[in-house]
Amino acid sequence: MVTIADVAEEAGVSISTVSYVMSGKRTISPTTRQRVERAIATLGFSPHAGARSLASRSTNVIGLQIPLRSGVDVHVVMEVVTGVVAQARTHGYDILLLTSDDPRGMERAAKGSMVDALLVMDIESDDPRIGVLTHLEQPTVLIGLPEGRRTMPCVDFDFEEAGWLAVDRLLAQGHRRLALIGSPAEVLARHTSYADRLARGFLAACAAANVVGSVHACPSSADATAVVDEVVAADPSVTGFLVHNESALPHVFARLVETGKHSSAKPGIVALCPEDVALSVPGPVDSIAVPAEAIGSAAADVICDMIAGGTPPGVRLIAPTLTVRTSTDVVATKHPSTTRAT
Amino acid sequence: MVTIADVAEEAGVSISTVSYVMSGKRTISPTTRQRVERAIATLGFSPHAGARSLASRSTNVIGLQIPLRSGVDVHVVMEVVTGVVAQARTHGYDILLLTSDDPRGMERAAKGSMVDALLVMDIESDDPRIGVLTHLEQPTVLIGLPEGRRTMPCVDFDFEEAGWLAVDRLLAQGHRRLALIGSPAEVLARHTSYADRLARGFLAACAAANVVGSVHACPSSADATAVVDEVVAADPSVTGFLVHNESALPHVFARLVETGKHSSAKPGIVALCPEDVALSVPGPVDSIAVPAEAIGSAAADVICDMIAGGTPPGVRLIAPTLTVRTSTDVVATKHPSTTRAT
DNA sequence: CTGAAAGCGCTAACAG
DNA sequence: CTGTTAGCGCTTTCAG
Repeated sequence: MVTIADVAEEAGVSISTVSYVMSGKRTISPTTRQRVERAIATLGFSPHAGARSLASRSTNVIGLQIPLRSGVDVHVVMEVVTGVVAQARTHGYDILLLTSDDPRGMERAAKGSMVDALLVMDIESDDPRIGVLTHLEQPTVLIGLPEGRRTMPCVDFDFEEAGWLAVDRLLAQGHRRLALIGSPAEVLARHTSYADRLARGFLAACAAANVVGSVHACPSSADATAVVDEVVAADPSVTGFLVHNESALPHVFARLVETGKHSSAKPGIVALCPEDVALSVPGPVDSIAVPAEAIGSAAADVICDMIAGGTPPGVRLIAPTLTVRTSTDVVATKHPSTTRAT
Repeated sequence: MVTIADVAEEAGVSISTVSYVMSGKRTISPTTRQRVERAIATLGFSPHAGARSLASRSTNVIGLQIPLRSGVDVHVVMEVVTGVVAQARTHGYDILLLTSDDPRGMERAAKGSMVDALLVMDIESDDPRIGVLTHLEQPTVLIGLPEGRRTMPCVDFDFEEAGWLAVDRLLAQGHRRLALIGSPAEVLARHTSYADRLARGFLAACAAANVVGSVHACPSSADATAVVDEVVAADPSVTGFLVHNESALPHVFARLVETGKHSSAKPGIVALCPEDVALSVPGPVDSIAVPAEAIGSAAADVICDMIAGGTPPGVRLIAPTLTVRTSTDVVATKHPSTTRAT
């Protein structure tokens, strides 16, 4: 292995000079800089990460806890991860993968000084992990939005506002009885933050408009068809559907087309999912995009800023946008009314 | 931060004793062991990973490169990752996430001694990364199977055999003209290892049985329907379909049901995908499971063994299993004939 | 503008 | 069975 001492010798300078060339923390004469850089290149030197973290007390690694639970939308998770990894790299950070299967993992990584900070996905409304995280030295950012006191920064999509926006659209289409076909029962049962907030926005918007709205768990499988049938059977006058379940969407879509509840001429669906998922359905659907990759990169930005000593930024929610489709072409996009406070 | 010296003092022993209690590398009297363990617990000590890696020249971290490219089946990726992470943890390893977006990442991680080994997914038949990997000090395992010389261990599902097995099944159902509805064009174009091998097995089996088989790229979207129509238009006598595209599967399924090419009574499809994907289709399909999680844990086992100094195990392919379904109940499973050599 | 040297926290000889 | 100590490779004072 080639060390900084080898480089120093090759360049005919001291070890500290090599170090300062790399960090840029003091001014170096152009000549020595060049010699050092050449030496680094010819020897193919890369500093030892462990030695560096020992001396500098920072690792340039961020721990990311991802959900590996049943019921999560795997596309969304992957896109968030993509956003986090890519953006963290632009700040010079790597990602240590931690999972919800291993709840102690974050503590391990933090207390072992493996990471400079933690990013936690799949937050529940009253998440037990938050207590643990508060006692760690490393800054933490949540991807999600728990209830109650916000003891740490949160980044997420504004699911609550998305609920309002979807209801707006369905009302504008003339629907007066609405149903939210949502996440699988297990996701709702553990009060996953996004599911709770979407339902809250949806129901509040329905109440505000004085229309009936109901919320239904939906499995991520072909059984989604049965859920649609049950909802319709229970109240045949339901005509407007907000669908928030990536795997169920094609089945719900198919069933609603079959039963004449959705068509190009008479759209009865607003889908809440990543853009590519909405486009993969065999026909046009209005949709509110879950900007999963953007959430990931925003979270990475926030946490890198905190590592750099920035002030914790509180809550940051990305606003939803509605995309209206009649054919596969986009007809219009609509942002939430700016008159209502977030 | 609490260090090993604090623990030693608290326990009234030397630093090295604490170290040896943790590593178990020499015998410790029960009494001192207890005192040390108590001290560790009361102080909440975790050894500093960087210091450890500096002194021991090992990190207990494995680098995992995952594909973030268009066209990959996101369920499969997630399941492989799940398997790798879970199994690596049982061996005491954490995972550093590297992505195909950052091709130099593996080299960075390796040369910076951030990882003890590398695991590489999404291998292409003639993969340019292999050259780089060969020159690294850390052991590497491929999840996939490149063509040509095997310069490093490979773990994968036996996609080639899966092609044979699918053809067996379709032939047994009486089909004589077969089509493989495969990965998106970009995946085929870059000669992703699994796609190449599946096509090879499929075509070889067709040739061996003297039946016509054709291979078709298929987008992961509703446009999959059009692909089915084109295949049928080009040769209306095609009746047996092997579908290897998780996102396209529901659409292909729907279209083949509509056109009467698939039903419970007359199955025309074999799906190659994770079990849960096959089950999410609205009706029974015969399927060959892609055991993605098992691939991940097998790969983790192999690489942990190599880190521990084990002999590189060459190629390890997991055999396919066919599951026949008529209702949602499983009717039978079939393994490949053991008479044919792998 | 550059060097020398003191650690960072841990492991693993070496020495009892 | 346990303690002492020399590094591991780097960052960062302190001293020129």
